[in-house]
This record gives sequence, C-alpha cells and structure tokens, in this order.
Amino acid sequence: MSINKSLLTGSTTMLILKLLEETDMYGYEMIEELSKKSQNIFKLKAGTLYPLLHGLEHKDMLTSYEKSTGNQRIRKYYSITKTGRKYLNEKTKEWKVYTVAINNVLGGVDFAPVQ
Amino acid sequence: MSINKSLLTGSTTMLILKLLEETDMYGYEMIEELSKKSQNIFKLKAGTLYPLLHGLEHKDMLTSYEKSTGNQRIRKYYSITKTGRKYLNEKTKEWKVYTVAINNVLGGVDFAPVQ
DNA sequence: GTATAATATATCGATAATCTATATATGTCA
DNA sequence: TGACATATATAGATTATCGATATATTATAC
Repeated sequence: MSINKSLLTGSTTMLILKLLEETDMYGYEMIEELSKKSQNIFKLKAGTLYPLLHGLEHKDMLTSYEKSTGNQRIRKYYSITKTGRKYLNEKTKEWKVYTVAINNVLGGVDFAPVQ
Repeated sequence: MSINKSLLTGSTTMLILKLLEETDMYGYEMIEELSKKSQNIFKLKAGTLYPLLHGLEHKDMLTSYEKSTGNQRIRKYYSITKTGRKYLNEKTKEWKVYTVAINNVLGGVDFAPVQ
C-alpha cells in the first residue's frame, strides 16, 4: 500500500467494497480508482488485490462476471452482494470508532463523522 | 486489540510512543492508560506489548530502568529517546495523511487536524 | 489462613494482511 | 519490433498481533 503498509491492514477490504458500492469494477480499475480517490496515497499492489478479491468472492461478499472489451481482452468485473454491503457498513462504523479512539490518545480533537 | 485487530497494525507503536512522550511508564500501566484514554476501545494484550517494547528498545526508540515499588515488586519503566520522539513525529504525520485518504475514499468530509 | 483475582513481565506458536517476485497475455505507440 | 501500460494470477516471505502459557507478587474476600 505504499504510504506505509504497517498503518493499515484490514482497511483495504473496506475500501474495495466501498468502490464497488458505487459501481461494478474490474481489478485493475480498482487499483487506479483507489489511487485517484486518495490523491495517490494508496497504491494497492496487484499481489494484494487479486487474492483479496478471490477471498471476498469465496465469502459471498462479491460476485464476478467476465466482460469483453470488444477485442481479445476480457475483463473480470466484480459486483458487491447484500452480504458485502452489510459487511461494508459494519467496517465503516468500526473505522469511525477506531479513528476517534486513536485521536483521543494522540490528544487531538474529534472530527466530523464520515457521512 | 479487541475492536478488531485487523484495523490497526503499526498504530500500536505510535500509541505507545505517544504515551511515553508524556511520562515514563511500565508495561502494565501502558495497557491501562491506553484502554482509559481510548474509552476502552483499545485493549492491548500483554503478548503484543512486551515483545513490542523489547523491539523498540533494541531500535533505540526507548530505554528502560527498573524501579522498586517499596516492597518486593520491581517494575520496568520505559523512557522515550530522541530517536523515539522523531519516529513518533513521523508516524503521527503519516496517520493524518492516511486518515484523510481513507475518508476521501469513504466520501466523508475531512476533519480538523490532530493537534 | 487461604483461595482467588488483580498486578506484572515474559515467551512461543498461530494466524492473517500485505508485500515482492514472478508468470502470462493483450494493447498501444514510437 | 521493442517498450510500456493494461490485466489477471499465484507463491513465498515478512510482519503485526493474538491466544496460550508460565511465573511471581500483592490485595481482597471468605
């Protein structure tokens, strides 16, 4: 994840699900979207993403389908499921609780809630 | 770490150094302080903390000394070094960048900076 | 007085998240 | 045609944290 992998762990799943909450996407697209939306802070590696997507599909958080680009190339699109949305919701709540707790320890002010 | 260990990783070091920036502490005290300051969100395990403290001492982020409580019991106090303070400063900055990036992806508003 | 719980430090092995490296193939542009 | 971007995939290594376990002291309840 570039910035410093050791600050995250676990948030990657939340971010991926969040992207898919808006629209279906293929893996490579997620890497780019995540980089763009985070102003180049998150540079997710393919070696992290693909096994993660397979795992999420296995856990019924996602479903996938293949789609041709018009020529030879076939992209694998992922779609979030109801289970995935529920999980995303839980993770987002956890994230808020977690950041408030960290900021309390750091002695900073609390911040406006996400959404 | 209770809340969900997979949301952290790496932030534990920052939190410990932050505690020690204010005053010298012994391990068990850090577990309690962290729990208290985070409103019981962080429940750091002894099995996480002690190896972490040893590692930080090895990296010259901390120094330690033993202190008697007046009776048999001897507590091992840790003190942050200049290197440790520098590292804490970097980690705190990273944490701010990271949370802003996550919140950008989540579509929430940015929050007031820590400190 | 004695059992139990809290205090205090420590190590070991397991688990999980992410990385690097590697592989394979297609598309585009100089 | 060669290089680079696009696209997916797996294997093995690293690292953070945990649960379990061990040991010893102190405080409290029965």
